[in-house]
Amino acid sequence: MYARTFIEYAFVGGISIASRKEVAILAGVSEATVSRVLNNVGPLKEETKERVLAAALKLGYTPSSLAQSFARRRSGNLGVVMPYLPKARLFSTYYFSEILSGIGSKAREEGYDLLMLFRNADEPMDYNELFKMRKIDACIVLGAKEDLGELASLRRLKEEGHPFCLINQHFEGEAFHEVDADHVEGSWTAVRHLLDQGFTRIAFLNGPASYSNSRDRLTGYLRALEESNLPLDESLLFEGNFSRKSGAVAAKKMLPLLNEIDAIVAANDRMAIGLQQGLQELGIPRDRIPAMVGYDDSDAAELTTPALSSVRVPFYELGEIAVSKVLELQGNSRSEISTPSQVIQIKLPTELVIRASSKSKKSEEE
Amino acid sequence: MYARTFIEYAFVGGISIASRKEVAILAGVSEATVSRVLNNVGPLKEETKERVLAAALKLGYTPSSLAQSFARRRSGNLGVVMPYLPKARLFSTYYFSEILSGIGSKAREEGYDLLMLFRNADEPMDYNELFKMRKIDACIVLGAKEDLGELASLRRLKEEGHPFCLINQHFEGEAFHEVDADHVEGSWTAVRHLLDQGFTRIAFLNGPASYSNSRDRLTGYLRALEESNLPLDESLLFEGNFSRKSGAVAAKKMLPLLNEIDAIVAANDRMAIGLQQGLQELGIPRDRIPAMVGYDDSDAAELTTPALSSVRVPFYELGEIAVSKVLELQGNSRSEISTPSQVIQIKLPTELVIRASSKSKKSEEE
DNA sequence: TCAATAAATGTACGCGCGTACATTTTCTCA
DNA sequence: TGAGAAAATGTACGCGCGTACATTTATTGA
Repeated sequence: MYARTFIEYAFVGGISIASRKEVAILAGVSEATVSRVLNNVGPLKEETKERVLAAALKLGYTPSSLAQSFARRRSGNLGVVMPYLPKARLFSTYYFSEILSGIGSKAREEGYDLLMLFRNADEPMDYNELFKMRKIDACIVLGAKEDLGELASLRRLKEEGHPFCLINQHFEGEAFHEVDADHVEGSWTAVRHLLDQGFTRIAFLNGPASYSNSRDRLTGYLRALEESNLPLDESLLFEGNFSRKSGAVAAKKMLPLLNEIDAIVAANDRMAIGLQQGLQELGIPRDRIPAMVGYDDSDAAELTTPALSSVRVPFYELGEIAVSKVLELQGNSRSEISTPSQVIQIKLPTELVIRASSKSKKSEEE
Repeated sequence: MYARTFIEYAFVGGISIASRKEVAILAGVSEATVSRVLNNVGPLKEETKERVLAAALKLGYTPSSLAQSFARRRSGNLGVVMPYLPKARLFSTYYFSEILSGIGSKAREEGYDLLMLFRNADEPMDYNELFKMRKIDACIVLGAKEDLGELASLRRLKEEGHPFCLINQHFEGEAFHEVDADHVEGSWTAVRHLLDQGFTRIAFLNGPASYSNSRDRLTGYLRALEESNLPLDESLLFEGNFSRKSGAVAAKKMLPLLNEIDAIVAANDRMAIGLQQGLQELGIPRDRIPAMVGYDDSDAAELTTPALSSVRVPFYELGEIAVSKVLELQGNSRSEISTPSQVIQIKLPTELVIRASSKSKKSEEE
């Protein structure tokens, strides 16, 4: 015997929860009408509306998201894939917390909830499963890199037509939706700034080449040199993994070349700071430490001595835009005439923030 | 006419999705058996199991989480409430990202998904609604503070018997489940350390008193002084809001008292750094800047010059433990004999990390 | 060998909502 | 005033799973 006798209550945590049925009875209408009122669907008599709303209020009725999602076949969740960072923080937390804030802000605005998904570094994540399970309606991928498993996962996602968007990563030759900052420009501006100060031997501490933004930065670096007719000196190119430690390691490598280097551009602030500290610890006097420009304009840039010039990246906005776009895709895909909407590839401008670390010695003395 | 003719497919993103029915047909069993196999319920013939699994694999069948949640009446989501930080970051992001990592790690281990919930600073959040809507099965609250609306919300949550747990906030007289670090001890240790170095005029830059951890830190500070028979000098007590800026503001306030102060304890690293920088900018020579101990042992502590001594807080572990505990509550509440399980109030130990900033001048010269 | 029992599977229905379609009520305008 | 149209509401069913209960099949033990 499954049928409820009359009005029976569902219990959660010891407290009764009213359901649509009870509201309908109290308001003296059908359940469908209750639904209509709450979803504001179809023509409704004003008086009915009020009666239903009053009944709902009185009973403390709130529709179950679970049931709604099920009936609508949409979870209402926006997935956010993050690299799983149990202890090691390869990325600056600044980076993620800013992007997340942007994502959270826009998602809430659009009525979506944020489901956090942590990707293990080793095993690539099966994004498709998440859609098949209906856990998420759309998804934003952070910190992706050019990895075979990753790429395969994303390709399948695209094949199956699931709406997703990458932030800060471009896959060459793959028409993925991507939102990024213009790192070619950002890097170019940083180098340009140093050149303008009279520096010509500019070293470059880049991130891993598996990230497209690293490659973009290199492009910007090369372009700026080229425009000034400066030759590329490959011995001035270094690579770290975005950690402060890797900056310190780079410092050691640079040591023998320090005479040849009068300025350095780093691919993020943490490495730049590692570099600063590393050189200091190696006994380089402060006035011999090359001019420096970091990248991200994180909090940390203002914490060091000297304060670090840095390329500001609009992380918050990246997050916001990614959400907008991916939810647009979501909406479109529901319409029958799903035009194979063109690929979204957005590049936001960066901005150089100049602080003490990149001043030429001359201007410093003034 | 709603009935499906025979096997029709559900479509998502243009790709067909197999359902339990098709698996059942292919395996030649009933739908119930498919469910049993997948959930490993009841006695099952090994051969049947294999047949079903093979069929599921062949069809690429994945149960819909949506339907599962609905049938089970549990979302499988763990809510994480965070203060909504659109642009302003009152808390160090370090704090949150560490806790979140811990929460994420444990939640995944327990098979729960993380649903992020942002609380507006102004309007208190109606946590109950989230449970009523069945969006979350349990919830962890970060960055709560002693605010009337907040307290009321939490009280209702408790009344209605929803499992939740606070991290880093204690409500006096309310039997909430709480996981925290021992800030009395942490603060005590910091002061003790400074006293041991021979400092006796120790200023204290605390956080807002609306956070219980601020009050705990004050207790630790007072206790340490008392134990050394040092009188409390109220003019040495300052308050900031955890931001670097507020540290700089405190620097200004301390300026006239600088002769009376030979060491400072701050309630977090950001304020300590603001203080360091503020004093420097006010023209205080480095060797006149008081010894300093920060709190949190964030990344930033290693970035400053001199490096900042700091009280390490096991944020990651706080997150992990909170999840364990809150999910235990969850489990218990389902059993009929829900013993009014005692209130969980855990305090994890802190650890002082000593760096250059707290060395006495004497030991510095060595 | 045959009941008594246990194992294995099938049948049937609810979870709480959205919504297509059917029905009733109200309005419009000749 | 009455028919036709529009508005308002009701009826009925599915969404895809979990699971209580019923039924069938295999095992056991005297």
